[in-house]
Amino acid sequence: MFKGLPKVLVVDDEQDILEIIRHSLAKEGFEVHIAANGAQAVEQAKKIKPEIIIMDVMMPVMDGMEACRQLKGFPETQNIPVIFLTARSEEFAELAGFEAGADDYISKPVRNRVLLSRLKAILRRRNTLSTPEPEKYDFGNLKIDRERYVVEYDGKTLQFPRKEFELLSFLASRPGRVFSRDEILENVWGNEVLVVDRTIDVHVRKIREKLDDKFIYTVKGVGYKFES
Amino acid sequence: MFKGLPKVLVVDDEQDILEIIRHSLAKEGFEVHIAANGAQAVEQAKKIKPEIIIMDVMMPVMDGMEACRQLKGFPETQNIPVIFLTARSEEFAELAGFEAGADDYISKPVRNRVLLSRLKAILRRRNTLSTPEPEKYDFGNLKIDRERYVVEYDGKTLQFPRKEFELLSFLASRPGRVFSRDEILENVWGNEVLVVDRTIDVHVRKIREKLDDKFIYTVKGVGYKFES
DNA sequence: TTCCTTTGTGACATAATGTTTAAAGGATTG
DNA sequence: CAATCCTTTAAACATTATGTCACAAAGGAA
Repeated sequence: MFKGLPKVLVVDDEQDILEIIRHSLAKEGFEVHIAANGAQAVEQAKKIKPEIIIMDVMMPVMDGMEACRQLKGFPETQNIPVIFLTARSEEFAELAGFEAGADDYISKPVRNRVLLSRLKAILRRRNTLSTPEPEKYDFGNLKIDRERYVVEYDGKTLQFPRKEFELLSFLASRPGRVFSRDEILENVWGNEVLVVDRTIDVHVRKIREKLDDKFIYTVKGVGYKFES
Repeated sequence: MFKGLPKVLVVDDEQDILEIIRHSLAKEGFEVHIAANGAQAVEQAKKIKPEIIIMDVMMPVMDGMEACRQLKGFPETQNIPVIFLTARSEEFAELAGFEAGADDYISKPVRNRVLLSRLKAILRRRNTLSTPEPEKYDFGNLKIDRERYVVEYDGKTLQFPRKEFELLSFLASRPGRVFSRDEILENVWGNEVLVVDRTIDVHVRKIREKLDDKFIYTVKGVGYKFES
């Protein structure tokens, strides 16, 4: 877990882009630092130890590739994930950015949503390594094992498809509590929801089928809840 | 929590787009207001105090940028989130927009799902900040659990239909206090609903049936009250 | 008491909501 | 790259909740 706001270092020689990214990340609760070229980036990175670096590939003085290589060479910066910004997506493969140690890349023009979600994904990945969440729910004849991604019901071990598993385990994370379809969409499908809420009903049906209509109950006009 | 439907102000000079958005938002349960240019938007916003504003950037008379700047200047409107619609995800528009105080932007053509999910995300963010409601009322042999949406009476757990549950829990939120039918309609049904007030009587009767005529009492000529 | 207003009741229509099935399109896997 | 399994949508179907009515009952005021 971070102390205070997570720090991000944004590196680009174009002032406009720098500003856009800075602004939107700041609003999302990051502490944003900036650099205009690779050399500055390396220098900054050593000093402020950001949790993550977002860097343009094409820059004067020292390009992103070279900066990334250098960062991976210093012990104090080598574990900081780097996201590359490239003009087009094809470019990246040719330039072999992964060999330079990049963790991800995003092609321009940058959409804030995309950037943010990648960013959060990477940070989350790091966090979960050191933040073990409750990995197993036990309701007697029903056990939900988040680590192994399986459901045990009446002694039998069932392999649920991903969405069904996540839906069930979300509802089960707070037994009794009624969740509206909107809440479910936001938590199981994610922020950028592009799914009709009827979809939930279908998944619920499938889960019920497997669990003999137990555990998931409808509260008409409100939503669904889990109860054992 | 809102009384009635959340209000949205949609601003666009193109009649078609206005209509499309209005229609789909109305269907999702928003009270939709419209304006055709920035000047109207500012005027409307002050008057109706919408929970959120969706505004085209390019408009005659006063463009979205300028309107947004003005809105952020007035104390009564400065906290209303603004979502911009841009013709393309032009970086310039995006940058300038954020500086003008926009909270988000969406590039045309607008997909209803995207619009809706952003909208809800923003509203939810605001709501959860200011909604620390009590989730459980306890009156001895009667407990009302708003989180689970159930009523426990004499040890038995009862599933109330939504309106009945909300009516009971509204009355129970201030035991002893008499509420007129108008007050009840406003709080349980919402401002804009047109329902005959005798409807309340019918619901009261159903609740009494389930609770053995206890808890809800008539104050003739005035209204109803809850007492344990 | 008698009249008049307000509230309670049961039945009913229909609006709202949830369930189920089928099928198309995507993603994944061998 | 074919086969399979997921995910999502749409549409038909089923169910329940909600609102309205007509009339009965209760309560007050003259």
